[in-house]
Amino acid sequence: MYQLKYKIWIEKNGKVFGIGPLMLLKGVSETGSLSEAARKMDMSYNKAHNLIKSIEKKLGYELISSKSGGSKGGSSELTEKAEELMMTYENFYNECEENLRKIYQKHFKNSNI
Amino acid sequence: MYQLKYKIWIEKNGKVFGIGPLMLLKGVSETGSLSEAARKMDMSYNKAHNLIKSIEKKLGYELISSKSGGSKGGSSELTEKAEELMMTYENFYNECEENLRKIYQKHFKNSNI
DNA sequence: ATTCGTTATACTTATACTAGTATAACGAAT
DNA sequence: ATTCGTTATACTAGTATAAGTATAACGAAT
Repeated sequence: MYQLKYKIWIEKNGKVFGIGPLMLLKGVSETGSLSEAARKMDMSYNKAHNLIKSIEKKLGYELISSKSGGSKGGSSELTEKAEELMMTYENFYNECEENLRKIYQKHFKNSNI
Repeated sequence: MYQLKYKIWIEKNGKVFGIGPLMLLKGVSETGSLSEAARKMDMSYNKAHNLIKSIEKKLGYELISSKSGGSKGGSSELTEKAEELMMTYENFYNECEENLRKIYQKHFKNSNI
């Protein structure tokens, strides 16, 4: 049988936010560390860092405020704007998922094409 | 402001059908020629041909029946199954588009994040 | 001053995908 | 038999993206 697949993201000066960045930011929120957030989702630190920086550039504001050094090496936390964006996108994305699944069922459920 | 972007496709032994193949098959239907259909959408013939062949392989049935030679060089036309698949996917895709647009509006309309 | 894990950045290498080139078979029309 | 535009297939080159490597700065804690 078939399998539904999709990608949904928003653009602003190019691709700017999607489910990947959302997950990464969630990890930062939970761990307080960009490095650990990246590790948790099996992403290299440099990739995570470049991702965040490129998004911040396109958005025109910062998503995380980081400090390096200190006993724990450093830390990162989300900005208020990041939290707003995450919430908006997550609600949007969840609703999209739900609807796409329904529509897919409707059209492909009993199809043996 | 943001811009919504998405890709929706179905898989079966890997990516198998999406808006691109649909457009190409529509072109074949209209022109009676895979070559002309490809040209119309600025796609090279070999790419179009490989695309159709790889999809047919994954699906396990043929999408176009082609003959080469003859005064017009050759021709291609859609199989019945191709037309069924196209119709199913197109209806599905249109409904997805409509819904995604609405959901996007709902969440991002008055957002200045 | 040394240690530590993080942040930060630059640079190189792989990989996947896209696009392009080349060549042959086909067969009705002339 | 030659022509023509198509179908058909193989092979090469390019390009964009991802992944990997390397190195430095940071600064509280010891």
